[in-house]
Amino acid sequence: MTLCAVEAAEFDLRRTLESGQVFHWVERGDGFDGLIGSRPVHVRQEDGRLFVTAGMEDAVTHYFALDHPMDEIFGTFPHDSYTREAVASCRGIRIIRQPKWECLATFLTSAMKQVSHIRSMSRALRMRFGEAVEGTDLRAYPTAAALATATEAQLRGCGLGFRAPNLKATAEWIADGRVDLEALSEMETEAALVELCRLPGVGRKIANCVLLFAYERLDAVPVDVWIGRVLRAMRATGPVAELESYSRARFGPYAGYVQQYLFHHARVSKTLPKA
DNA sequence: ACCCAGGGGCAAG
DNA sequence: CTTGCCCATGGG
Repeated sequence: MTLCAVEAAEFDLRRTLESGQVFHWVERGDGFDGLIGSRPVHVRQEDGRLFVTAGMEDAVTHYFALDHPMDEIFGTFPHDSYTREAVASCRGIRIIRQPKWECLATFLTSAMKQVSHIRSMSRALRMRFGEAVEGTDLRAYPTAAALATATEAQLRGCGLGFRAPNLKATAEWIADGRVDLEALSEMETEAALVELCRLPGVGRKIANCVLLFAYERLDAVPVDVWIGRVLRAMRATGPVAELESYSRARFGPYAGYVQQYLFHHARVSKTLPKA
């Protein structure tokens, strides 16, 4: 397979793929195999460049958000020592641009699951309900229509546990148009969040993941157990909604980026801010 | 064996 | 407003 070079300064492929925002890429050979939507790609990083499947250069550039202005973004980060440690140790992580339904459904299954578990559920769902992609052993993420017609028992068979009825119900809402994921793109962030939270099994945390990872709302802050601990160590208090507004007020227009670096740093280093 | 995980929803205080 | 509890599963 011929590969083509793509410039990718200030980007770390492995860290980005392992930072808890996308769960289906597999390490293979000297790079990673994955799907962008239903299009197969192989990506390898070498120095400041990516080598990608010929014809996928533009799709890769968009998916991995290689156009994000990282100097400007880092320039808005707060200057406390913990955030500086996070930037130093997580450098190169991007907030990528994921397909909307795939992102929503994946994070719906993420409730109270570790990253490795989310990966295995994603794989099982793709294998059982996803379309085969020619020229690869990978399968596309199942459509909402496909998951709406699955039985709860089949979904439990993919390891979903109590998340099974939520995924089925939300798939039905999307498949029959009760919520239109494309229409959310035109809405204000807060209105889109309220709309997403109507879906069964979707609360503020999952809705913010979808807004951040699929709708380019780079100020959206998903508060999970890790970020909750980090923010409380920074003396934030109150319920999830209050931790979000604390973050946006303190971290600014790229609060979602700050959050992603703090999240990954806390997980990898197993440390919290001092005070 | 025991603990916890990129939560949500609902009841009770 | 807050806290407590349940939901199900797998990896450390």
